[in-house]
Amino acid sequence: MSDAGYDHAAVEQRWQAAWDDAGAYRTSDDVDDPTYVLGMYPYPSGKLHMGHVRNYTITDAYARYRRMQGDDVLHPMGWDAFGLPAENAAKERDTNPRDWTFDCIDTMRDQMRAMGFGYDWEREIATCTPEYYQWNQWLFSRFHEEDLVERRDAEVNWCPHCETVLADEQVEGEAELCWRCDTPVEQRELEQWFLKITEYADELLEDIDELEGWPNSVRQMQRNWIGRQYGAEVEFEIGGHGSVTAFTTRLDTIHGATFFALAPDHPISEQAAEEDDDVRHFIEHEADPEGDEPNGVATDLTATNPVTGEEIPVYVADFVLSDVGTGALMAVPGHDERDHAFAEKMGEEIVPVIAPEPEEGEEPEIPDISEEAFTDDGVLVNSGEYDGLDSETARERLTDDIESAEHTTQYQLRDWGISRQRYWGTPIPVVHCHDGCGSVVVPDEELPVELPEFINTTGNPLDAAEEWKQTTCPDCGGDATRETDTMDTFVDSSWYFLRYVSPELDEAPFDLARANDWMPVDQYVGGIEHAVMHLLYSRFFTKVLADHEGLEHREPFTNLLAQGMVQLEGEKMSKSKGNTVSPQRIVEEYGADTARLFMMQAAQPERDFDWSEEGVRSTNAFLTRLKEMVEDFATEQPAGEDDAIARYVANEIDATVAIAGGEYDDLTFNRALRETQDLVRTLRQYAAYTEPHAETYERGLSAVVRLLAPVAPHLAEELYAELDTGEDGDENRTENAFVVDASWPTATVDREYVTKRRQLVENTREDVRDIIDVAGIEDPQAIDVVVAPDWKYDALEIAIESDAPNLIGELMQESHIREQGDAAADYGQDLQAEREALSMTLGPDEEHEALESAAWLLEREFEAPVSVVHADEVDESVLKNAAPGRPAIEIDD
RNA sequence: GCGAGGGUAGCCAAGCGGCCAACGGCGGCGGACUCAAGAUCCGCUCGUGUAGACGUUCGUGGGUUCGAUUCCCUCCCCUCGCACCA
Repeated sequence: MSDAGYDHAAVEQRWQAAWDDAGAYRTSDDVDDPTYVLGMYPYPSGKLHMGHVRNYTITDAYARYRRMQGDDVLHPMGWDAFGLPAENAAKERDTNPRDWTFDCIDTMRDQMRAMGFGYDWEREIATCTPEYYQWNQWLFSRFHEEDLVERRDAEVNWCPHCETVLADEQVEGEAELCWRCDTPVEQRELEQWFLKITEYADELLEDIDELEGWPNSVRQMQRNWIGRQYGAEVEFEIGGHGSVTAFTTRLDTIHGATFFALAPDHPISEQAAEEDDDVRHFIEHEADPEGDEPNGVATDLTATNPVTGEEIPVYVADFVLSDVGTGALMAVPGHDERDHAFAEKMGEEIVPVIAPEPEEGEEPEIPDISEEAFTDDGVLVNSGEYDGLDSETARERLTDDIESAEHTTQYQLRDWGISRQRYWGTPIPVVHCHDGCGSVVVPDEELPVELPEFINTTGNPLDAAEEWKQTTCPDCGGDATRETDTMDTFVDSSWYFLRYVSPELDEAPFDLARANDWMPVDQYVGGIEHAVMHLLYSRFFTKVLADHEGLEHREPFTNLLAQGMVQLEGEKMSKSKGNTVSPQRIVEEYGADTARLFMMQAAQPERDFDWSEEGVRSTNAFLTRLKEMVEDFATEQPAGEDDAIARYVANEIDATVAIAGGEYDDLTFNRALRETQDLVRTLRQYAAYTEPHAETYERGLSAVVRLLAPVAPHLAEELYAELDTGEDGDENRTENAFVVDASWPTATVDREYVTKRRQLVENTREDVRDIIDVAGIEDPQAIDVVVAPDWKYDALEIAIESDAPNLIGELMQESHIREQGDAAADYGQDLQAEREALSMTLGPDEEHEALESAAWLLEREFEAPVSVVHADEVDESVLKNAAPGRPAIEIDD
């Protein structure tokens, strides 16, 4: 057996060319409702990395599996082609983003073809083409019509290095670093375009419950991100400044509000700063919202508690954040940890107003809040007429009773600022009229607003494109200036999955009727890093399109798989660490099939796993051996009998097929492939032990080839062509057909039967080994395996079904069991002892058959003849140890 | 702190009420094949045991159950996400 591998390059090129010629992966527009399998489209960086390979091998394998199951499949690919790196690269190389991007796309497309991914390239899209991005602009107009677009001044995250605005989600960590370049982010005030995703906050949140095909972690991350909280707004009068609204989730604690606190940038704080040097000093120099320590300064203002009428001091404090709630809060140090810490620091009063829920009939016991706040709900104390109410009732009552109080809901989700001060993105289709029409959306017939030629400049190239900028107002015809902001690339990716449905359409972003038929995406696969942004924005777009454009789906992705990382020695592969493994090198050295098979078999798709050169080599060796087996078979058909061994192998084929199919359904390729590899081993053992029965052996090889085809498609085609007889389970086969189009192998047995059968064989083999070992038998001469008598199976069945207290009595009602005398009583006692644990085994004939067909394994191992016999062929003394699921074993030494 | 997911034999990792001393892989040990090595194949890999047994194990400590690695609670630890969120 050689380990030199096979000529993977020849095999792979041959079949890639054949698939191309045949248009094997085209999905016709006519199909009704294809299974839509999608991997998150990549940013065309120019190089496929292992993460891509894993991601797209998962979708490819699943798409191929579904197809072999008889589904029509939609499996497209495209390019998230706008974005900052193209601009940076263009500057470095003195080219322009467009050329650079298309070069990268060409390279990556070639690499994908080399991997053998079965995409319908006729549906390829690139978001940086006007044919695509005009629909971003068109959608912007639709959103605008529906009042889902807003332009407003906003404090934005500004990366001085990238010279661009970043979304909150693009700012990372405590240190607030840019997600791309790790530069500390600054704040700037700019006029920005926003999409009002907050209008959909409730639906986006509530529909998460329905997304049962999504991982919990992603669902939870989205819930947190939306961050809905029910509470109340309540007004406090501040002397000289009128009323100020505070948001609280704990209106029940209002009697314990002993001071009031404002964010440093709250309007009243700013007014106070003008009159009060201490406050100004605090705001300008001391406030540190990032710090752990709560800092604050007393003002000479007081606020009136609307329920007690008490005057309480007002602080400006840096732990109060202007973008949380209303930027003003009533502080209840007795029942809020942060307020407690601040009160202690400032020497403010701490009053308990909530006591833990007392036992039935007992009085509430006021908690000790001197050291620590009591933050649970409970019953009210020190709260006048509200004493004794539970927290929840009190919140309702107080909201009703306090004139200024009302229920409100707070969200952490903010509107989506889509403006970017960059060149390489979709121009926001707006012109600013100089004659008073304001900001006017460009009419549909003038779309697309195309990007001008790239200008290499430090700021925004669109700002420097003077000629492009000058235009006329669509409303009044007067002079106007184009908007120079471009869209966040997450706009592009929020609907690209719809474009694949009709990528050439030039009247609309997507063909509505077809999208209604084909959507949603059945299986979406991508990295966990998109858990919030991309996936939330896509859901938002889908809902807007459902509300206003007739899309009949409110969620874009039915099943989501967040694939794990490919690591090297437990560490994430990254360029900066220099521990990457190049897919290209692996493909050259071992071939695409080896790379794909190794990855899919190494771990469950959602788990991280370590790349291992050793593993790759052994995967390659496996494929090489398989190829040799098939070639040997094709060269000279064996002429063995259809004997017990052949039956064992046939059963193993069924077992493998039954198990692997289920695993493919669950996308647990690793298990499906393990079973498949085991079957190959069984076939090898079979061929090594005896002359195989040709039909059985071929059926096994054919099953293996087809089970492997989704993951190692090139070699599978090669071997499928080699096995070109019309074999079992694949009646649809025609001459020269692709394995891509082959039907998935079928098994006539179910998993449960398979498992029982395997268990019986395995247990029996182990028992024989145990006996030989423990008894110290050097050289066994003969092994008898005796299946239990039929009556024991009957007794077992009765025992399982019976709920009579006296099992023995029940059994003895059966005459054929009673006749067994002491043996029946003994076995009855065994059954009684294990009564609750009993389960049905195979029947006596099935057991006999299973053992007889597995006998060769024992003969091979112990080099002794094995006979499997029925109970009636042996002496009674032997039968004592025989039970259903456990034959008696007699070894002669 | 809150939320999600985890902690299983030397390592990785399945199982998620009885068939579990616990699948599989790696590593290690022994054997077959070979002049040899590699590859491949066959076993072993918690302890004791001269016939398939017994004993102790699945983060900790409790509980439920005839029976728990599997269910419930306490605590400890890890990973991820969110977080001075009112």
